[in-house]
Amino acid sequence: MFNSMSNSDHHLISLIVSSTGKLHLRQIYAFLLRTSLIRNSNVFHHFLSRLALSLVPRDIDYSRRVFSHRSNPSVSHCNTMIRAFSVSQTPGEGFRLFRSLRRKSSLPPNPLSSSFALKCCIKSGDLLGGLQIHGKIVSDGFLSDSLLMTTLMDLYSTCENSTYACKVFDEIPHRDTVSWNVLLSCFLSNKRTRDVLLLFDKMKNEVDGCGKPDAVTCLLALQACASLGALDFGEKVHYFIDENGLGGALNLSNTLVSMYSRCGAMDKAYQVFNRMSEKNVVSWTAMISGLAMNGFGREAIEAFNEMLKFGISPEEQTLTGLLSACSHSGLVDEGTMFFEKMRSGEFKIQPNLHHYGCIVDLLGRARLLDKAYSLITSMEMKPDSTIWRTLLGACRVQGNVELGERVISHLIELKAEEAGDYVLLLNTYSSVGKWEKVTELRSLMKEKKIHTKPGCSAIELQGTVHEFIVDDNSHLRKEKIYKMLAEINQQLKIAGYVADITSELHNLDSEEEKGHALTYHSEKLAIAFGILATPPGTTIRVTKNLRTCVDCHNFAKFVSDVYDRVVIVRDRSRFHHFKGGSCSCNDFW
DNA sequence: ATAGGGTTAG
Repeated sequence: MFNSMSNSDHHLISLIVSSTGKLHLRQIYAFLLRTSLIRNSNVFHHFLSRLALSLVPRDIDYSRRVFSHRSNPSVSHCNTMIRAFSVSQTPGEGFRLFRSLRRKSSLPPNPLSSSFALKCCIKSGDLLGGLQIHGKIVSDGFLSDSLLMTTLMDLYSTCENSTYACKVFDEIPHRDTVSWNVLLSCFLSNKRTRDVLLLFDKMKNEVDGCGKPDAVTCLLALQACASLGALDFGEKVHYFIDENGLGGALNLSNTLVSMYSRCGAMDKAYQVFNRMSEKNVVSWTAMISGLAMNGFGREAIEAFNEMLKFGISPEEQTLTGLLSACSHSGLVDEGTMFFEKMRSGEFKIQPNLHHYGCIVDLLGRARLLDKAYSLITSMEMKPDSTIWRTLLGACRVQGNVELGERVISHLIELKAEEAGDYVLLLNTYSSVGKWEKVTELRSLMKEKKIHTKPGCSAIELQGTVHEFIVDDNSHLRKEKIYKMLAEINQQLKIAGYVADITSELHNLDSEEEKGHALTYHSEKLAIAFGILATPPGTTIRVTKNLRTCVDCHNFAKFVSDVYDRVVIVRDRSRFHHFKGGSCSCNDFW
């Protein structure tokens, strides 16, 4: 038998596959219509694939029209169209197309169309649509399709339902490295970072037939380390990468640079960075942002200039890193200059909200609060809650009650006010002694049932991350820790430290209940644990979820002097390197 | 018949 496809089909298809640009494809389409070759299903398939999936820029409207002209689309035609929607700006349409084709029975059950439809729901964050597809998967009998199940996990992960994702994972018949990786990715994006590390260990030890960690696994584990500030574990992953020959990939090296900087280990970050044979914008951005975060503003600017010398153009994130370097290090003139260069189009990138945020922060630290306020009101885009919150933080540091009140009204107007914002205002009041305002705001918060997020600090010892919350009682060695803390307080008092527990009120509920009983912020507990559990002279690294308060900041300064330890605290946005009684930052004065 | 699926850097 001859192959049913003729020679001319071959030519036509190769012409379609190699076609470039929209005009070219339109000409081909006209030709196909004129010659009735469009009726050839195979030819149509190739045409639609080219048009809907590989044309740049994509033209989803044209694809949709071409598709709807076909009276009897085959499974592959439908799948191509649904897939095209899944990577378009209107993924919801892909799901609706899938549903209507299935309802009209013009699309027989097949795992691929379900997979593409799921992708559509993932992209549009449509949990309800995804649940409908899940139902179809069950009734179609595709539950044993591992690839489809993996996509389903990703749906639940994106829709912030890690419990469902786990359930699906448990029922996958043959779990391979990718299924495990999706689970890791799920935990990473759903605030279950510690579970990522547990899973990594499990995979490394090949417990109950899980896949062996690959480059993606390491990438995810490194991100988890970065987020937790788990340096020891990060080094372990680094070692694993080298040992298994997974290194060399640009994305892995870039993630390593980022992980080391986000763990406050700039020497290690430099080491990886310098040894990279190839560097792209992402590498430079990671380095610049890392330097910024650690308070090395000058070095960040140097790195930026060097990057330009290599002929690499900055991206939005690069400039965010650069500007935040200037703000964190108080380089007002430099920051302003780079910002002006941006606005004049020198980098071909227009300022976005992040960039404005950095400048607001910069002006705030330079005590130019009014200038910061007028910059926000003059922006071409609508200010978001983060930018107002930045200004509110500056108001708190400088005790500017009047502006603080104005800022919070903006936040309320945006319906974006959070417990932390009220705490900032509260602390602004208390820092200037407006006690009646404090009482007033407190009862308002009680009325509105605003509950503050508890501060949480983590410290890593030999690969294990220990977490503490305010007044934590859960740790195995709590008695020893509290005893240690009492002793530290005594030592610090001798050195001149005065505890200031009234000006910063992170946990209002417990504060009210206990009156003036001793309350311990989580970072103090973590630092005390660090002193207790590590030999003298060891650097203490603490990671905190909120901003460090004035009192804890002061506490850490004294500890670094009295106990002769380097204390590195990573808070919400940056690092504080304490050494010999002082801190690298200029946040508090 | 055609060819088509899962995770992943700053």
